[in-house]
Amino acid sequence: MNRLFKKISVNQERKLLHLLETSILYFKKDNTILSTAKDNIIGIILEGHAQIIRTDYNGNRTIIEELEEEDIFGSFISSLTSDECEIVTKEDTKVLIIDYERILEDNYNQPYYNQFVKNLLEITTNIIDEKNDRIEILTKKTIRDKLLEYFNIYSRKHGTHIIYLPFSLTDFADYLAVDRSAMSRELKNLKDEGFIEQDGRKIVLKYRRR
Amino acid sequence: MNRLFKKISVNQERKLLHLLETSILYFKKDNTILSTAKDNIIGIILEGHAQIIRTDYNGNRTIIEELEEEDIFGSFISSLTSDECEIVTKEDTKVLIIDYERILEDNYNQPYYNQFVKNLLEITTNIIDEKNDRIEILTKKTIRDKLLEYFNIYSRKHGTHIIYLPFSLTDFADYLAVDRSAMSRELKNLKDEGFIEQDGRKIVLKYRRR
DNA sequence: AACCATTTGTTGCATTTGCAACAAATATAA
DNA sequence: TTATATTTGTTGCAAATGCAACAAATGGTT
Repeated sequence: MNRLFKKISVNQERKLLHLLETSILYFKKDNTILSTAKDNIIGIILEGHAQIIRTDYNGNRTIIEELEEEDIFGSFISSLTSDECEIVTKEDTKVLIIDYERILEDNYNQPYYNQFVKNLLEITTNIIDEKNDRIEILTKKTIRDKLLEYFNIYSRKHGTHIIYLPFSLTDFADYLAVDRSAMSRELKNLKDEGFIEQDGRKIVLKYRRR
Repeated sequence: MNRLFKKISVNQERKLLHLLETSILYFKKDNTILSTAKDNIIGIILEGHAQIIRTDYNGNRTIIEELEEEDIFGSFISSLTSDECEIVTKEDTKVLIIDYERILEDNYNQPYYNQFVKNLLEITTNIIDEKNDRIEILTKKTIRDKLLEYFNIYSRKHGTHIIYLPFSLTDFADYLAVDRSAMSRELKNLKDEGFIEQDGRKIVLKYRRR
């Protein structure tokens, strides 16, 4: 069951969806769910797979995020940037759409509705946590410090010194906002100096975290 | 009235504070309100003035945020970083403390309580917006692009091409996570090339935003 | 298997940036 | 006011980084 509906029964969920006038939309593969998230909505992938993609003014397309089943997206997650953002399906996809304004509108004062708002609150604070982590990393000045900060945060959160990167090295460089080849170079340095071991996406920390 | 208590009457607010078992604390000048925000709390400055300060392992102290009357802080705003963070009063300060766990606990199902949760939700989504902006800026690779992205966002949000920086140039460089002198150099370049005019914290954009 | 697309490692080089240091200007406090 | 602290502008220089280009490796598809 989706985090959005935690502590809400199936029956209540049905009522809730009706109350909030949600809609369920179906998209064929390689279609755009929404472009430039102007509409203030929350979406949930019920079935299928999609990607949030940005196209900058040079025409470079970057995958911002992968959206799998159960994943939640919305204007508050990927900001309405000056660059074009769109959500594109990678297979046939079924999406639940909730109008965000509607959620905040009147006080329906149903227990399940209130629980829903609380769930949403929990999700948003988690998102803030993630954003804070990213900012923490991005504010480091050198690639080395960015890498080490990423490792530290990962290590602290997972309580382990063995890291399995959740994305390709190419995407990792994007996440750190550094040049891929320069990152590759710095990873090599860290290996040569004995701070880490690396095999593909698996990285072992050989030092003690601060 | 604080955003947290929007659409909540004074009477209801009193009940709410009691329901959530909030406490009001008083601090003398130059005291620490809380260090390394492990406790999951939300705080509101009722009177006075404080600063969120980080001390990194080199001993450098940076002001992360200024907290004035009505301002809200909490573990979801400034992440529990590996570096030490503390909140220090700059004058005698009165603070309202709410236990975050308590908010999510049981469903009290009072209208004013539900309104409170919704207010909190609005605040958190706003914070996400701001974090997204910052990330958008930090992911630019050159100082010039960071500056221009900041200008663009500011200009879009305020609907003007005249910018009044909300902090000193020193702090601005911190916000962009770049060296101050290098930023100064780049601002000069932008001036020389006729893209902007600058007088202290006032910056006028001479180009048309994308 | 054979094909194509994507990812990865590597290197040389030009550019950008951080750093250190200092003087001038500005702000703050006594 | 005077003294003290902080901010700002500027510069030279060393170090870090982005960029381009390429081959090897890997992954996915038919």
